[in-house]
Amino acid sequence: MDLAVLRQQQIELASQVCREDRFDVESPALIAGADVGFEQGGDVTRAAIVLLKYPSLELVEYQVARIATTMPYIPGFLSFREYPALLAAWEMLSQKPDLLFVDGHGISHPRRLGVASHFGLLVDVPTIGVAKKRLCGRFEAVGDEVGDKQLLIDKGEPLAWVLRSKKRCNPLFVATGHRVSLDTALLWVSRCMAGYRLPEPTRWADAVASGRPAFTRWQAIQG
DNA sequence: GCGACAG
DNA sequence: ATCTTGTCGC
Repeated sequence: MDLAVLRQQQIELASQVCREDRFDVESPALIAGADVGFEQGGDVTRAAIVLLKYPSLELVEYQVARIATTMPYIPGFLSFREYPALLAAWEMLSQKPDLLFVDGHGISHPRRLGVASHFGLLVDVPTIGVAKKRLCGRFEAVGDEVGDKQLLIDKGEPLAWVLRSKKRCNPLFVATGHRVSLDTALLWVSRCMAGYRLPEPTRWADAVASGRPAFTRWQAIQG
């Protein structure tokens, strides 16, 4: 693992990321959420991808892939740690989504290639980055009301919307992943909110990846 | 040199 | 991210 090499690779890939809307989402549509977790002290990487119907936002499919972890966590290089498991889960899907929400940053990254952008480029799918913490850039204080937002700016470049998705909760960082503009990313995240801090695709992916009670209950009710 | 640092 | 109980606030 040579960080200088990976860094150069990021710069090359970032130049291929599409920041415009290059996708068509009919209604009804299929929206996916992806999240990654770790087991056994980090030796095993577990990726979950869920498919939700839009606009009902009901869960219609989920896949989980478990593979050996290949890289440590290094801020700025998260995608190299997570994409192999994400690819495995992606290939298990019976149908591909029109749009994918990835847990982590999109272009709001020091070299403009967060995991959402990197993975979107790899499988050529429209992606949106939904992160819970800032990685780079600055932003003004966000208002307290749901829907209040501020632009995240790094080196003069607007890279993400910092969104108050729920009252009294820390804001979310919503950015272009690949083939989705910044404003359209915010629009779709808003459309997929159901009263929680995280949009439904991300929330379900997290529930599945971490075996949360919400998912366990859903499993028991299903066939 | 010092602080910051997705998951 | 993950390991974990109680606890504060709506």
